[in-house]
Amino acid sequence: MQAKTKRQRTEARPSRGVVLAVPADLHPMVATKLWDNPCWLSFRANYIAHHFNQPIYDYVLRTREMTAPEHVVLYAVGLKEGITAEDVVASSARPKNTLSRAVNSLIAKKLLLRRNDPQDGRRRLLYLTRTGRRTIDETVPLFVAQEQAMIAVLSADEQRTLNHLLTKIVLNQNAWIKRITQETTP
Amino acid sequence: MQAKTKRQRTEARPSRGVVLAVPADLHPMVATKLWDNPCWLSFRANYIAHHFNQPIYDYVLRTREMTAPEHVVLYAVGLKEGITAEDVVASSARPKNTLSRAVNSLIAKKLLLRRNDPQDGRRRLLYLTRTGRRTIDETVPLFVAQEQAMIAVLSADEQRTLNHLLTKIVLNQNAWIKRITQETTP
DNA sequence: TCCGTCAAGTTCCATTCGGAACTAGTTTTA
DNA sequence: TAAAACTAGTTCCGAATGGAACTTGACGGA
Repeated sequence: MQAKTKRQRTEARPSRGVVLAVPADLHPMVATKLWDNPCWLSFRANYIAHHFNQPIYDYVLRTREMTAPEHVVLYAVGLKEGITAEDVVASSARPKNTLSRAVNSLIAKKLLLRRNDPQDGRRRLLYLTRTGRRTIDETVPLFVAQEQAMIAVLSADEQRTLNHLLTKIVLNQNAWIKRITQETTP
Repeated sequence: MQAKTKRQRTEARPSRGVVLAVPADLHPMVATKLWDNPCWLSFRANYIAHHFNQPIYDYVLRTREMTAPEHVVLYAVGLKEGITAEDVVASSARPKNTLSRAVNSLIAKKLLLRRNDPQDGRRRLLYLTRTGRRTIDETVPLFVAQEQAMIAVLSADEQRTLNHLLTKIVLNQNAWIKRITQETTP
């Protein structure tokens, strides 16, 4: 863990001259990606997402023997029963074959069960078993605690603001989804 | 793409009664993860990160024949030459063997070159070749454009605020890194 | 009512991934 | 100053991954 020179840094775009206290052990490359990086948002989003996900994936693998895609599916069904695998695809970062396998594995482990949709023969609706519900009830509080620890540095008001701004970006999806790929077709 | 009921939604935690315009084609499961999800931050961070990364990984694979880990390494060296593979590990979401392979592959493709660190025989310092620099110069503007498109819905002031709040979370890392895993040892 | 198109989900299979163990070099300490 | 502990980077290899093709079902139009 090299430290080239210890320095007090301010944000690249300090708003109204706000200065942040920078921990002495901040890794220099993290500092570079924070302040000498034209993609400031994507680094922060990736970094926060990763440091939220990684301990959770480790935990569910270690204590529940669930892979990351299985966790993604179970968590989603825990939020809303009766969804389909396609709903998980649309709201997560994994391809549909990976999630298809995860669904089948969770059914084999008796955490999930699947019913045909009478309205549409292609769809299979997903529900928690009793064990699945128990797993959700036991683990979700840990995930929430992890997130709360991450945002504890923000005041309640700052948390509301952050939520609001991120929500605006997500809702603006139509403006940016697959933007780069479009410039391909000549 | 089902739409159970078309509804005007507000944020779960509306600050000062702010109401957001919700696109009619918002996927219901995304709505659930936004507003009926105790981990509101992690969903937003993951979602934004994914929709930033995915088109970029597709693009560099298609047009530059670079894998995602290779892109991660090249981008990092583009930000700061003379870093080590370990610096990329510390500031990214990938394990060190994956990044080791990516480094070697980029060297084989003559986008990167590597020198021994005279100060420390374990370290190998990474630099861009002329071709590597050209690749950076040609691609980074596209990444920036993708990010700008994502945040275009925010005013300059809102962007500064968002940057500031996310930075605070990243700098607070010592409070939360690997938090869940700790409760293992009994 | 048949056809073309599209959507949900599964299967195939080559490739990549990543945990664990290892090598080599550095720092600590006793 | 030798051993122990640590760090950067690589290699091994079983397992997970994900692109592409495929199956089954829904649906719009002529």
